[in-house]
Amino acid sequence: MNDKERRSMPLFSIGIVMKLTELTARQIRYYEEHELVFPERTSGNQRLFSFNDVDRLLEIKDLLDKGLNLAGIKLLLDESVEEKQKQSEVKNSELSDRELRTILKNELKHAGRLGQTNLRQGELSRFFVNR
Amino acid sequence: MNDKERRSMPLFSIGIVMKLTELTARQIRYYEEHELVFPERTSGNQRLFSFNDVDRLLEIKDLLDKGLNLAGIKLLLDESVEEKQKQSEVKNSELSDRELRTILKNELKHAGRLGQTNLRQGELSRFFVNR
DNA sequence: AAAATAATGTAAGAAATACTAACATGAGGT
DNA sequence: ACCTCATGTTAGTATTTCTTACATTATTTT
Repeated sequence: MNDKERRSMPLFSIGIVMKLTELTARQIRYYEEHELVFPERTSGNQRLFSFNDVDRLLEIKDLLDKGLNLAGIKLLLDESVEEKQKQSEVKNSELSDRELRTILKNELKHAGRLGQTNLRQGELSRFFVNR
Repeated sequence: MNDKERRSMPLFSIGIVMKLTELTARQIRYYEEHELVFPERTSGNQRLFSFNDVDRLLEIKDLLDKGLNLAGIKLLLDESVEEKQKQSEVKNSELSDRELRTILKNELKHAGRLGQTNLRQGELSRFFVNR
């Protein structure tokens, strides 16, 4: 079992994720509905979240606090995943990029204050997963 | 939040612990009943296990495989906790020590083969918790 | 200003998971 | 043969989670 597998291992029920992220069940499910997180399911259809999922939720929370909307956050997170994957490979999927800028230009009119919570983005797996 | 707190943070439902340890719910509850692990509880009385708890369960499983009984395992684990705590401080609680030897002398007549499982003692938090 | 949209709250009913307590069983030791 | 230990199994209840639907509030859009 390597790092990547550890980070994506389904471990946490929604109740625990609520405490870890200080999000409500409604919020967490809504973000899944909009394809921002992809928790696994038990055989009985109960959600199981990984460290990665929890970190993503913390990122979402942070960006929401900064005034982004879910569409923008989705693009941002998808982009950063793509970047990590094809680490400066060829083209940065131009259409996505234009979309991104178009949307974020609008979103970032807001952006300012930030709420302080217990855990912040990336913190959970930084705490728990060896690198 | 430091290492110690991370390791003892209540995170896992019994269902996940079952998968992580390949123990049955009955076994896990039985070990708790006999004071070998001490999971926390939710407000609704559901068990919540920490990394430490899971590691302890993996140790218990290992020692059971080697033929020890629960009484012996309890003494062993309690001893090793004490040792870690008062790291070569003064006396090794002589009575406990005599008891330990008496009991283990008997137990260790067996001890041999070992079953291979996914995770082994200490492995879970070694995997997940920074040191 | 009225209407639409986004994000979240809330409630209902069903399904899954977990709890305790009790009795059953099989392997070893005495 | 009888005990004890560790575990299986079952029953009934409680807790948690699920989906769906409707409500609410703030912010755009028309």
